[in-house]
Amino acid sequence: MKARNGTEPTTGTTDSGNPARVDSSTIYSRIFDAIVDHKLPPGTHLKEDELCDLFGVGRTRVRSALSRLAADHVIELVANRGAFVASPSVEEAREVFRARRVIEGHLIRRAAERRNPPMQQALTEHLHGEHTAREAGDTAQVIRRCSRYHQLLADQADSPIMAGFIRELIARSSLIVAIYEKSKPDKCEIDEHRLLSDLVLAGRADEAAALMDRHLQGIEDRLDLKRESGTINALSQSLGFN
Amino acid sequence: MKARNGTEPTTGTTDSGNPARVDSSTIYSRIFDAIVDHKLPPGTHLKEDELCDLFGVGRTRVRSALSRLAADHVIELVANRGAFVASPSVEEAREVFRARRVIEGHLIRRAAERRNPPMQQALTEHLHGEHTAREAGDTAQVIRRCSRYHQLLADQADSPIMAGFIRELIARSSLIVAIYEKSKPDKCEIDEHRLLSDLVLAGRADEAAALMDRHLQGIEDRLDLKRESGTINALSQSLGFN
DNA sequence: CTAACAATCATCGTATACAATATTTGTCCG
DNA sequence: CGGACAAATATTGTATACGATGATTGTTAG
Repeated sequence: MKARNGTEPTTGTTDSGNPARVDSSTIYSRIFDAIVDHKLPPGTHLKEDELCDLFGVGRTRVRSALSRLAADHVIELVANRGAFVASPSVEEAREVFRARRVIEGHLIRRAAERRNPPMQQALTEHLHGEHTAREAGDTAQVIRRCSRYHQLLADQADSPIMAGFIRELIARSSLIVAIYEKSKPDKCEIDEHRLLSDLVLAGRADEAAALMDRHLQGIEDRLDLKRESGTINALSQSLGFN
Repeated sequence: MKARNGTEPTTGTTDSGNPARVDSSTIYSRIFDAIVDHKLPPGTHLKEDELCDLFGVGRTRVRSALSRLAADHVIELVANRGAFVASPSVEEAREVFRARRVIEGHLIRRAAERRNPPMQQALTEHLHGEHTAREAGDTAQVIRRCSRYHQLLADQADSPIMAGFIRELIARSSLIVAIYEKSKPDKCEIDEHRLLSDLVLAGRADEAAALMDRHLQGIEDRLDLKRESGTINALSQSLGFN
């Protein structure tokens, strides 16, 4: 199973102090991150038994984690058939980006109004890491840094409920990009994280919100959302029918 | 247990065709509705065994439903202690209403842009039912109708993901009102559902969004959000310490 | 009477075994 | 060879039993 790549269990201590077992939150986070980082492609079957073997735990913890992942819409639970990494439709894709523009637009304004030295440090460090990963050609780390930048920014708005919504929307965006991306980000888009941070840290809320809107629109415009269904078309492309 | 009131199980068929059992979705919906309708107050302990007896099912289904309710933040699962109807803090309360103003503001605009005869019928019928319940002094039905009006409106915007966020926010609002409400809605607030519908059905998106903002602010202003913690103060009030 | 401790009980967490359902494989027939 | 059907296998769903944890009650000492 592909899930073996990059999701090896560790034997760190769990919250409950048991050194041999990972708890369901860890399982959840591992799978969530693997999905957001494009390590588990849309449609991947997540079999309970394999996850149990992989994490060295019983089914209860695995099922609890899978249930939470389903609540976040990053996997789909199909009765009697199992858990699959979600494959968002074109309609979902459009709404996810619209929802992000609405909510992230609001949150970035609040962040700009609340700028402070710890925020500056957090954003600056993150961008430095992003830049370093790009220079190093570390694709996996670039993907990680880019997707987490938006979450970091949302977390600066003192709005944990909406930051939670954004968390879900970012994960779904990641799946959407995996399915529908037809071109890589250009230089302008790559620079936009820095520009966004500059505007936020300068307290220019209106401009930050407007740039966020354009930034998200730009990501959406890179997607081929005219296709009826991503996974079916990916299959027919693989088989040479296009 | 208070949950007995109004949550008697029925023996309707489940999706799996087994006539004797209710499935976890039904359990989820029953409890969710009871919470939104103020039949299960904040802090209520939802014991697995009692729910199993009540619905005539095993623990697996009950736990699945409780897990989903926790994902919606309408209950809190406390390790080794059980499930309790959530008791939102003052900070949560403020954010919930802010989030509703952001998201419902967006959705009502879309609804106004999309008005059509089925929408008109749905909104009109709902308001009629709300009016009828008020005339009849049917408090429970009034509460039901009022909280479901916002969901109905959100569902007109062809935005299922955000309608899902609103669903959660409405449920949390209901809990917040149960804890923090210091005065009943006045006549102006009561009329606002009709005014909102009129504006939506007239396609006046900007005015509808502005009224929705004021409407939600009005609900928030009726709450006593200066209290540190609703449940502790409710207890000290009950014991005559205030 | 109050506080501390122990015992008991209630409730949740989880492992194991079995049931139910879907998928895959094998066999047979036209 | 392809299609239909049956059997075997894989995987999820659930019941039951036991373990773990927290809450409540009872007892004792100061």
